[in-house]
Amino acid sequence: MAKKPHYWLIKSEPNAFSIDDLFNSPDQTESWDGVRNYQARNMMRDEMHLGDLVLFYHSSCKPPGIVGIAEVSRTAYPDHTAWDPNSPYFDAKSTPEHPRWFMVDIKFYKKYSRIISLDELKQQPELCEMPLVKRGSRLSIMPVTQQQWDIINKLAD
DNA sequence: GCCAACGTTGGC
DNA sequence: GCCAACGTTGGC
Repeated sequence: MAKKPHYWLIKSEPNAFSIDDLFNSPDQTESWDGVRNYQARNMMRDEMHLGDLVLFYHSSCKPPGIVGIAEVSRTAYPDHTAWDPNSPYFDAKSTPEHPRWFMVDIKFYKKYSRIISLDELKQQPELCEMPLVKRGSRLSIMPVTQQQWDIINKLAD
């Protein structure tokens, strides 16, 4: 059985929530709510451990890329925004008794001195297996291998 | 703003 | 349970 990943990558639109927003959050911590994709949910709920490190990726901006690192500070618990009719993430099929969606808390860990752009990531042959660099990949949460982690952090130095 | 990719929905 | 239609993501 393969070793469970302890590194991750999450996407966020900086217009909505950037790594600076995370830095400025109370206790530099924010709940990662609004995930409404089963594959992403399952990884978050079943495989994210306390202390796992997470690459913070800015999407839908110029340029898209990895801007820093966050840390999982609380493991999965029900995403209550699914129960709020006024929330954009409302889902009538999720109830407190049978929650369908989950979230974790992440805490600011570090911000890179520069953005590692998607373009630069694509130029690394060793990163070609990352879902991120593949055409049409829409996964908002994905595992990152130790090797990929090391390469990316070396680029950030 | 375009559109390819792909996940979800719903009729049958 | 198939699959066409639809909606969303996200780079360009």
